[in-house]
Amino acid sequence: MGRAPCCDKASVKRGPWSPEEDAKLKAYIEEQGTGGNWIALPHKIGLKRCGKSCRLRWLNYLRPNIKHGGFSEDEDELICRLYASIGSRWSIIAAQLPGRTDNDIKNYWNTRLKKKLLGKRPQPSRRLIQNSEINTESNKPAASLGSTSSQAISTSALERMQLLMQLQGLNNPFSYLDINPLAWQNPYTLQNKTNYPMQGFEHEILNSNSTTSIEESLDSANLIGLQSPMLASDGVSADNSSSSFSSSVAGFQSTFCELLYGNNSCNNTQEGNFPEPDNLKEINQDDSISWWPNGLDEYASPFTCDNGVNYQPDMMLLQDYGLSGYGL
DNA sequence: AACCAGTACAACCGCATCCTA
DNA sequence: ATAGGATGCGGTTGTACTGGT
Repeated sequence: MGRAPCCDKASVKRGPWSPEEDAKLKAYIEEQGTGGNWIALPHKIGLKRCGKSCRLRWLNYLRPNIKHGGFSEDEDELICRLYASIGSRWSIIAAQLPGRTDNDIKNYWNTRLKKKLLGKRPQPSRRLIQNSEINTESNKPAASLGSTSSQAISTSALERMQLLMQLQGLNNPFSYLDINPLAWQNPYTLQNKTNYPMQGFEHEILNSNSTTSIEESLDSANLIGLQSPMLASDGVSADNSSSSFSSSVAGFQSTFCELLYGNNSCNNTQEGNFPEPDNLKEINQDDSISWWPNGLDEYASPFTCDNGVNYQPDMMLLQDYGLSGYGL
């Protein structure tokens, strides 16, 4: 039992608006206003359109001062930062960009800006198995990956993480692994709280040419609470033996977990270990991550990084964390 | 010229929330 | 307090357009 439709779909016109329809709607609203009732409006004008369709047409195309296309670099950056901060809250993002509509920004993001900023994604064959494919008994569509799991990693969250790293000046957060794979240490084998998935990340930040710190970047993205415990007040080092350091790491870990999973369930696990999301257990094992520049196999044995540090293969493999191939 | 694949964008759909009687 | 209608929102779809072969 769904709710009753807002209009009779058999009797309303659908599809692209004609210039005549546009003119009717525009003239009426400019003269009379919407009257506070979109449902009744098409009947008053004599349009065979659904009220929702009229509202959308007015808001997105007919109302004054609407800008289309031609997004500036400043707008790109603002959209990027806002998306990193709040995700796909298009109406809020649109409110910060005068003349732009949520629909316009959403389309722009999905078709162009995302590719421009985050790069091209791999083919669907490399993606994680969707819920609808895992649970073939219930034919329920998967509204989003892991929609039935409280530990779902959302596409938005990972894109936001990636954007944050982009904002920090790293062209590709995953190429960062070429430099320091400890950045993504296996969360399931963490033995103490001074190890956490972002370990090493800040080392890279500190050694990058970026003029802004990760703190500034996170702050600008309004990720309150995602404060790096690796940075002391001098911005260079931290006393990782102190209890305050441990608690700040735990807090950081929790917030990071929340960003990834949409909740802070990591708090409920022992020693700050990260739980494995149910939806990430099903991965097409035959489809290795060959799209990765060098693959990850080379990280399965101990190796020495450019900075001279020896790393053990305790690092998490990306597919464990659902990051392989952006696996979402 | 015809076909095809990829892209961009307008519009639709369904759900969540708000509002009001 | 609550039920039902209106509205807002984000995800998705349909289609026109474009460029390559």
